Amino acid sequence: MIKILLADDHQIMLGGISAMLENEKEIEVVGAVSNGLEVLEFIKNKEVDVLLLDLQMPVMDGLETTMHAKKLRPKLNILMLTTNDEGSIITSIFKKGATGYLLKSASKSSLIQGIKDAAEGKKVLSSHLTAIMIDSLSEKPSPKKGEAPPITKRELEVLQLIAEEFTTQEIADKLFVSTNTVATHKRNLFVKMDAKNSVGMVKMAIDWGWI
Amino acid sequence: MIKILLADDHQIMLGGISAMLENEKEIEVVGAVSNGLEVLEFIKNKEVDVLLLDLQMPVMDGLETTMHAKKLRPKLNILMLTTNDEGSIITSIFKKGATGYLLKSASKSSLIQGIKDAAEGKKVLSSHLTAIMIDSLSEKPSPKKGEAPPITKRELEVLQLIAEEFTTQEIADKLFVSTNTVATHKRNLFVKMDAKNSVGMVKMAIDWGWI
DNA sequence: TTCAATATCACACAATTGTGTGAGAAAAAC
DNA sequence: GTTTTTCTCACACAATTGTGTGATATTGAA
Repeated sequence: MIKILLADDHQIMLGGISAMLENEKEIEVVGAVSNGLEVLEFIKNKEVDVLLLDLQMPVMDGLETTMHAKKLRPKLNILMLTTNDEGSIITSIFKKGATGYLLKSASKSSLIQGIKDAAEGKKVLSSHLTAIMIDSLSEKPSPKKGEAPPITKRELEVLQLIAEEFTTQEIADKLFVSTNTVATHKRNLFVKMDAKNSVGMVKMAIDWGWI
Repeated sequence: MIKILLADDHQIMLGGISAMLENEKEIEVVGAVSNGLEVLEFIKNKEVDVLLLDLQMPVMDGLETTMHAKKLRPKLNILMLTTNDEGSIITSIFKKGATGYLLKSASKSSLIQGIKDAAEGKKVLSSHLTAIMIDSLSEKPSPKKGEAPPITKRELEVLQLIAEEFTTQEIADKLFVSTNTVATHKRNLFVKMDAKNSVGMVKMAIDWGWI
């Protein structure tokens, strides 16, 4: 018997899912709540095998709820319910520790199968959403418009050392040049990378795979 | 007619794939090379619709090849061939611009279907490898040893604003507190995160998925 | 209720970063 | 073989960051 907790801010959704699962002998809906905080309250006291979680909720959304719920009950299996226009955050779902995701428009059979898979800890994914997720991954390399700016070899060295938390003085020592030189390299980097400060440059360097 | 280029450092693999595709009327193998450099040479001069690329190759591996090939021919569809023990880098495959991946142990029919899908630009994925990929995503949050330090809500806000290249003064204005307060939060962050400067904190924040 | 953690602020001061301007030598590109 | 880019350095100065020390009010947990 798989114990399920439903979480969705739309009563109709809760009702619909409950109805879908009503005749399933292996599945028992042990609760239905309408936001993340209530989820956390619920699982503190009661046993739950699978959490069916709406991504969009007031007070505490699915993502945050997943994070907190996983801390409370690391072995809890969480299935995220999404619409198909939320592809860009699907990777986050898994980073936070969810077991899988289902489309809200999923059929009864795929819902039930998904729950059973999740209960066993299997990853649950709709191929449709997976494709969207991959799209969002491939879009990553160029976070800003256009190409990575052309950086010289020396500038890259300086940038990498900045990323390693070295001061200008320390970088100068490592490269056997004066601090003025390092400062000039940084100055040029700021212009090329259009960054306000070292933090900005390092972030971009990470985005572009330079560190 | 889909024009295919094969790239694998194992002659047997090349032979095997060629044989598999021999009787396919819609697919034509226009070349077979054994490393990434040869791939780039090939696609410079000749027309190719789909590139079937081994992930592990000498001289230039599949990942690097994908990156360069995509620069040369942005519309080229690349299918990566992998064994099932390389899950952790599957996300990189897509980040570099590949269209999909196939298991080397794939059946003839799934290979052919995969190629046809790829030729149309469709994402190609084996559900098995997708699960591995997602595992590697969920593992990401703690790349360094140990746990992420406990940061308060306010400290997180400050940290996120630092990452957005705001100065202490600007952060203070945004949060309606004094610069002294922001400085104190930063001070505490330095201790908690064991960072030397803001750059270090932002790097860790990225590692831990806080920004 | 008491205690620990959080969030707030002040003042002072050293260290570091970022900017403006100018310039010479070496290496690479043309 | 000339031109451009890269790498180097200097000096000065404003802005920002990071540190040390101490203090008060609020909150939430024990």
